Amino acid sequence: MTRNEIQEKRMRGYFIQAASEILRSEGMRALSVRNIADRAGYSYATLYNYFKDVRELIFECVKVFMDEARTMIETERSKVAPGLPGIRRAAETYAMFFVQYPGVFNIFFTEKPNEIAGAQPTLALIYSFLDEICASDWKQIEESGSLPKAVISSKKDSLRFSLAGILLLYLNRRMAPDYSAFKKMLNKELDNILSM
Amino acid sequence: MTRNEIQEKRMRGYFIQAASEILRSEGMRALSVRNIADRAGYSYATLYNYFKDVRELIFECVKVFMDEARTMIETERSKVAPGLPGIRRAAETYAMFFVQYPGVFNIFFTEKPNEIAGAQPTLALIYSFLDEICASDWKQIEESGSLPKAVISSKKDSLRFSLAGILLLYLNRRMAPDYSAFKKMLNKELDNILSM
DNA sequence: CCTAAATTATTAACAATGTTAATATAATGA
DNA sequence: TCATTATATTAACATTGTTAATAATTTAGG
Repeated sequence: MTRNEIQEKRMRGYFIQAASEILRSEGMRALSVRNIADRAGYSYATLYNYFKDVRELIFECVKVFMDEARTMIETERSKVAPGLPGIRRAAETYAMFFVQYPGVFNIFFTEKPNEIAGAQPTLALIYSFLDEICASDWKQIEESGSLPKAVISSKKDSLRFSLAGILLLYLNRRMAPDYSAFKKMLNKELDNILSM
Repeated sequence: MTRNEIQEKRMRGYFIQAASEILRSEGMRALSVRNIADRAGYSYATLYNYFKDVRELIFECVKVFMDEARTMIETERSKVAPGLPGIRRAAETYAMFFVQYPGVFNIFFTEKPNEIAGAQPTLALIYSFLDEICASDWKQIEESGSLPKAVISSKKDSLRFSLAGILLLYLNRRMAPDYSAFKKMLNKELDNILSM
């Protein structure tokens, strides 16, 4: 990595840091180019020397959040036994992460992707995010032979869709319940899917 | 209804019509106050004589779309036997409606509600939308005694969450598959939930 | 060490957005 | 027909993302 590349990476980091701070605390609505640049200590136009447009910057933030979520989920997952309990704990933590950062959920699942190279792979990563973290758990269940492959695959899908759906409805207030009612619902749903 | 109320309703109708046409064909992104007013044949400021703000107008469009979806779903539902087949057909049509109008899905499920009176009830209506249409079907299943109440309630929830989730992932391109692959997935998921 | 060239940052400017205030037009009633 | 009221329109403002024109800074070469 040449000196210039180091500097460039650093500059990008400043803007990414600033943007993700805003997204975390105030959400997508409060984000603006001038906003980000202010917090990073630069003028708004400077941002365009390091990012094609604001969407590229936002997708960089997505990567940051994904790393953060992955760490959080893996930490929790490692506290319980591999296999079914691991998946269960991972799913719960996955949900809790988004409850903590509702703005991040919307960026992950509802923001329109742009045409920059590398956006589509990131989206695919979001889709299979939980599966990857739980890969070893699913593998263990498969190898135990207690469930046919097709059923396992179905359960993976169900988990994906249900989690996305319940979070969508709860975080965007299409669902009346408060947090504790939501959590009860989530647990019931996880019971349904992960009962084997 | 006084003469003025008739006129006012008519004017609101023009704007609602214009806005929903844009939403249907070009989606939320293309919607703007000037855009709507142009198509309605008025100046942009005139809109504010009939709506508090553009969000109120959008929520009026939501109601229009809900009526439309309800009609479509009920028509399809009536083509099959009551009970399980009715629910199945209704769920499929529900999904297809949003596939046809992806912008409407985002307004229904991801748009931030505003503080206008009447918004929260509309949101609750979205949440229980499919349940209401299928109320008689669910009732029949319950009365047949083939399933415990608790299981029925679980299945309702699962259906809600899974549909929301799979549509979210498909319509916002977090899922790679094309339309036919999506439909296969949807059917598999419905099989899972509605197998009794 | 000083100047020329290249790099990087900033200000100015544009078009588009939602919204409000000031003004013009139309409808109504005496 | 004229005064009043209701309704529509234009002007204006503050924000938004983005680009072009400048200003400041860093780098290279003598």
